[in-house]
Amino acid sequence: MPAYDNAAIATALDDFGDLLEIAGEDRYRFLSYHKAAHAVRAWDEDIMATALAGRLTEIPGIGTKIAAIIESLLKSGVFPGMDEVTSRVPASVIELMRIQGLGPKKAKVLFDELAIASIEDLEEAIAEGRLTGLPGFGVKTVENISEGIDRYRTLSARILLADALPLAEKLAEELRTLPGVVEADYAGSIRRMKETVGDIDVLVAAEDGPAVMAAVRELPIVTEVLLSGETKTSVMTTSGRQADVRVVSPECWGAALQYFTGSAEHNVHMREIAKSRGLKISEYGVFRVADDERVAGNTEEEVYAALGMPTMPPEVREDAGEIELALEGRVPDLVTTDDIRGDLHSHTTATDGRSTLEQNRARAAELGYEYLGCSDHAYDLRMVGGLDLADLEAQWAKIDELNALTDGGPVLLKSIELNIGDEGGVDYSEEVLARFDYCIASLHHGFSQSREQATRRLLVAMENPYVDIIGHPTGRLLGRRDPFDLDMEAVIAKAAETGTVLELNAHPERLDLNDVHLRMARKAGVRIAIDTDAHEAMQFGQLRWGVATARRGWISAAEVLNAQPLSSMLSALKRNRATR
DNA sequence: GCCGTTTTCGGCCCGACTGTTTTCAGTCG
Repeated sequence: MPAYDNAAIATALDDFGDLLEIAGEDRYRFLSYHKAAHAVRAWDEDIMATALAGRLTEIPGIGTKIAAIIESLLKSGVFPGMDEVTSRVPASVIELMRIQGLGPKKAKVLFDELAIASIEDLEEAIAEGRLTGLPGFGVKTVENISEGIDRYRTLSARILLADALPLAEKLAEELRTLPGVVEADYAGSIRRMKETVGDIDVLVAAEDGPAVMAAVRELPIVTEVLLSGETKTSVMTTSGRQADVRVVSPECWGAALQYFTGSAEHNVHMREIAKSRGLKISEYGVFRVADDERVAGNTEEEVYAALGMPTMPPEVREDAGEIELALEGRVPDLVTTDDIRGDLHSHTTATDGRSTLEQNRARAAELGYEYLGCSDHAYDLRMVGGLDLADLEAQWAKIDELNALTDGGPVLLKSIELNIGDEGGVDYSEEVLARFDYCIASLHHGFSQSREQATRRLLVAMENPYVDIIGHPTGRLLGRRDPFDLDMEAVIAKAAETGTVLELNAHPERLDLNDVHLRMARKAGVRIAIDTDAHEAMQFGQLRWGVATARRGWISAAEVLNAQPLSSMLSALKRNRATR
């Protein structure tokens, strides 16, 4: 029986919606499945728990029908109605819609007329020239589809935020130097700081749009122009990534920035509210429907204010409750990098780090940190030379020595990154564990273990009174390794019960916990530690990606362990709590 | 299919670009 979590349910609903669309069903019917999918993805409780409590219809966009589908999926793995739809359109046709330029209508024509049901079928048909003469498939369209297949093959992987953001900044910078450009900035999922992004959205304010579009096509960073009109140009860049550049007149800057920052779901919800109040929002501004009078749009603040809302940070614009909050006049209080007082997870040359303790300390001092946790790998991680007792004594002596300095540097804390064994045990005896200031414990092996075993390992580890923090809890590496199959509801409940802190590992490939898990943790009252897991001193700068993800998870400074001053940080640790 | 300080029925977000359909449909974000 496949275990359905929120993401799996959402994918099933999305697929079903796609199939209904290709099958030519009513627009609002298939849209409701996509809407429900998005709501499930953003829901900060395990869908199974919600279903067991009979509260599925409390999820916005889920009524009795979709609730019944979810219940059936959870109970028996059966999607009611799926057989009927797949008898008309095979599920593999969904794949065709992943090609840029190929939507449901064309996918349906390809299937109905030529029985094309996969990208392989499509390539074959194009090679044999079977698409010529098909209504709606002219020479240019077929050419575009061919190129779309190539792009799908080579670029299906999304780009890490940490790689995309510098590119977007560079592009925006180049655009700002163009004559007539008043403002230029990146928008889209990059501005929302999503952990991975598909393409790069940059917005320009200028009076003469066509002139700017012409200049964009000639930028040195551009290798190919995919499309270009008076207000929008899509290009391939030297980095092999697609960028969409749009130009608006300067007085529309705020409305356009709001519009192109998204998310799509956030905007749809905004426009629905606008409509119910006799207003209309577009990238050009907020308009009264009655007389087409423009009432706002110069700044983002104006746009939100026109709907009676404060401006919410881009990171939370996912239609995950932020609009309802804003309608009450509130915005989530989010942690910032300035709130961070120290890093609790770092490695040195004693194991697999590339900087010394002194170098790490110097960098932490530059960042103005109050404390720095030295957490090299523990004994059982033999391949990186995990520390034995003698190594620990040596490191502690060094730490004592550095802490005796009066140069205003950060306090070094004696820590360790323990390995969680197959039964939840860790590297050292309790006697040794008690000598650390605190301990982090992480899963480092057994990625193919069952959900039961992997989850049990974490639960047992958290029962250990000396395991204060769980490091990179799900173990994912974006685009490279799937997370452990974990019952996150149980993990978070156990963290809350035992007072264990969960790490938000700030490494751009990890960002683990993710935004959804962070919201679950926050709801359960679990503290978060935002750590870089730095393996060299320069990597302390990666904290920004962790803070960005924390903000996406609605985390405030009060909920972040290492946003507290040293004394209260220490007294918040599980091992130092008065009652255990 | 969902939903309700207009509504339990009749609505359901907005606009640009492309290619081909002589006036607009399909796709995208």
